[in-house]
Amino acid sequence: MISKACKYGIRATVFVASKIELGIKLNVKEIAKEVDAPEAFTAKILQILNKHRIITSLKGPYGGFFIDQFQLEQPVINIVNAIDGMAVFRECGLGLEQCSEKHPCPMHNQYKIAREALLDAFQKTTIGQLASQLSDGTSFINNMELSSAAATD
Amino acid sequence: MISKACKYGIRATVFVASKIELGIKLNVKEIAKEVDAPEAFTAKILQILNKHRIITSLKGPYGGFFIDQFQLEQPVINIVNAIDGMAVFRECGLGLEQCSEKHPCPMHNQYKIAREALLDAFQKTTIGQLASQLSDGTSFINNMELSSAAATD
DNA sequence: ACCAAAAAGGATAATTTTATCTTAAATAGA
DNA sequence: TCTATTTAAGATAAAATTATCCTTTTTGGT
Ligand code: FES
Ligand code: FES
Repeated sequence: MISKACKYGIRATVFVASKIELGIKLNVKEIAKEVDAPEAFTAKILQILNKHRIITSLKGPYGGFFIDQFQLEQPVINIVNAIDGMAVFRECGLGLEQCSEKHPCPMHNQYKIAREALLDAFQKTTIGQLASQLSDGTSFINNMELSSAAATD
Repeated sequence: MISKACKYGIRATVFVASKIELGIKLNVKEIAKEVDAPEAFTAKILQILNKHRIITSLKGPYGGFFIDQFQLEQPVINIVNAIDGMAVFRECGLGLEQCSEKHPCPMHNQYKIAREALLDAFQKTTIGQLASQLSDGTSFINNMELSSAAATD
């Protein structure tokens, strides 16, 4: 669907975004721990996100990652685009080299609907919206702890 | 989204299904060539499909792969299930270990819609339906040849 | 019984994705 | 200016997926 790297990237971005009010910077270790992702891999992904201006980084002591107000308005698809690119949203569901109305695969009509729903999901949602949900406590960015799992789910 | 193996598998199945009227058996080479897939890899996939009774195989001279009438009625999702399993349709879009209404990730509501659209596409479509389209000439199972590409698309 | 043709099965290789480790660059503060 | 801290960058490793090759089994025809 979308790569693991991209999923880590969205989780990390949303977590960083959820701290905007606090005006603090977060370092790789804190982010990786919170979003349940491998630390070194997360560092690579944060690097990409910074290059694409999804989040902002500052080196040195008291440095770290944070997000600017204007970056909250960006749609989640910008993250997907930065890490995976836009190919998934154009690709043929049966793997033909190119998806085309003129030379459609047998699943074209059905697949297109699902693919567009996915595009929609990422396009219509902003990083800020997701961050709010996280702050609200209405959604989560990490796995349930095993302990509470039995009780909660 | 779904694996390459699975896409080859669907293409191969639909091609085999489209020949049901002819009452012939197709061998790996013919199938792989038609669906633009690597031959040895296709052989592996056809093996799996046969084991799951998606298609039927017969060894020996005059052997090959074919499909039975009852197999035409099967939904395409049976192919996905045979090769990739059903996990994609249950997985969290942001990679949490489990997708849950009680512990949803921030994209849960939006992602669920796309995921269900995909499930729908595979569930509501039968192999026979896709095969008919192919026979009709209204859809295609292989890539456009480069020559005709310029003219057609 | 034997041979040839075809799929099945097992081993291996190549590629891509995921993950880690090490060193370099930047920067705040003493 | 020196040091500690933190990201950036580059090299490497591990795992998963995709792909190939070789041997075995099955089977129809002679
Ligand atoms: S051609 Fe296959 S999805 Fe469009
Ligand atoms: S929890 Fe993420 S999609 Fe359901």
